[in-house]
Amino acid sequence: MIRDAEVLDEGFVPNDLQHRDAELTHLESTLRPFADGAPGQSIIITGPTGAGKTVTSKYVTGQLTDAVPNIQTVHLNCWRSHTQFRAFYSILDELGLATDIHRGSTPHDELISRLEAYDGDPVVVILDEADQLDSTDIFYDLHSLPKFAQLIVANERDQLFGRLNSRLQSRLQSSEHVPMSRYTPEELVSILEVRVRWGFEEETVSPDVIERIADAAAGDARVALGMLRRAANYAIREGHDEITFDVLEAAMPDAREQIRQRNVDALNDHQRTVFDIIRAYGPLSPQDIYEHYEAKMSDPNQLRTVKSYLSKLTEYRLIEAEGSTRDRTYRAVQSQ
DNA sequence: GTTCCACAGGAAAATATGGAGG
DNA sequence: CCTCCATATTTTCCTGTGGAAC
Repeated sequence: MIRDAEVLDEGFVPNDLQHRDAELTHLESTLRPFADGAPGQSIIITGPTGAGKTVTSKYVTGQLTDAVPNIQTVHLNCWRSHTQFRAFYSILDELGLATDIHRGSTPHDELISRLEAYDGDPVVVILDEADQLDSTDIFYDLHSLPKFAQLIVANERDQLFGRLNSRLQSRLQSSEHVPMSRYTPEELVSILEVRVRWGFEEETVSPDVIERIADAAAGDARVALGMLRRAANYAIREGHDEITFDVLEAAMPDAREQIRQRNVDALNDHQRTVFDIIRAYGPLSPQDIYEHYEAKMSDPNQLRTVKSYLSKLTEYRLIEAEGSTRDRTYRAVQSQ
């Protein structure tokens, strides 16, 4: 059933990265001068888990290396190398400068001065899961070294900045910030489709299974791919030769309801009111929805805003639209 | 057909929000 | 406390579309 398990692996970087065009362009244009010899800068990439931060970082450095061969990339998983020593050591190690360094017998300063003395090709350092670092000094050191550019990958910018001392804050304040948001279910569907096409034999994963996984993953590509992997393993173990709805159901019970609840919890008062109205009064036109909403709220927003809510609710599959233009109505997606 | 109208959704301006620094 | 700044949300203005009424 599985043709190429690699494409389902965490850390797999596809040839064609989907849905991150704007972020890629931003990163490329920021790193381009560095590749051409300008001093390195710091770039901060933030976003929730599974939003594609790591894969985008790897992709952009891959592209850069293709275009400018004499540039190096070091990918550092800060969760694994969370102490300052290990982080510096890993970087030196990747650069082949750590052969005679031994833990315990080599002082910190020696590591730093080696980095300072480094005069080879420019290096892009990806500090993945940077919020895991015990010490933020590494940001400071890399920021001040012209031969190094750093991609600081973290969950939240504010949380990251909260840990920095003020001097470092003001230095990094001006660096480029690339925020990423979670994928929409549609985006996840197309990501999964490509992986399925490469990873599985034909006709082993049906479209509605993909849709269901995308739905349940709540914008987290890592979770989505994990579910697909889990369902595949389950199918193999149980002797099925394709992943059907039932197989998926058995491999991940009640995932959908949890995610649904999480989505509902994330709504603000206005959005929830709109959702409640649709749930209570069944299929309604936008105009009718707005009239209910206007009557119910003491500080109603404009129709255009409510229409944005409708898009958002649809995006997260809490409601569905039927009809294209004048005949369009919305109704709640029943939660089975 | 043709016209009309409610719709979707983009772009940009306006406004609210939240944190940093004075 | 206020001001500045970045970001997020909302409003305003708008274009294009297709079903409905004529």
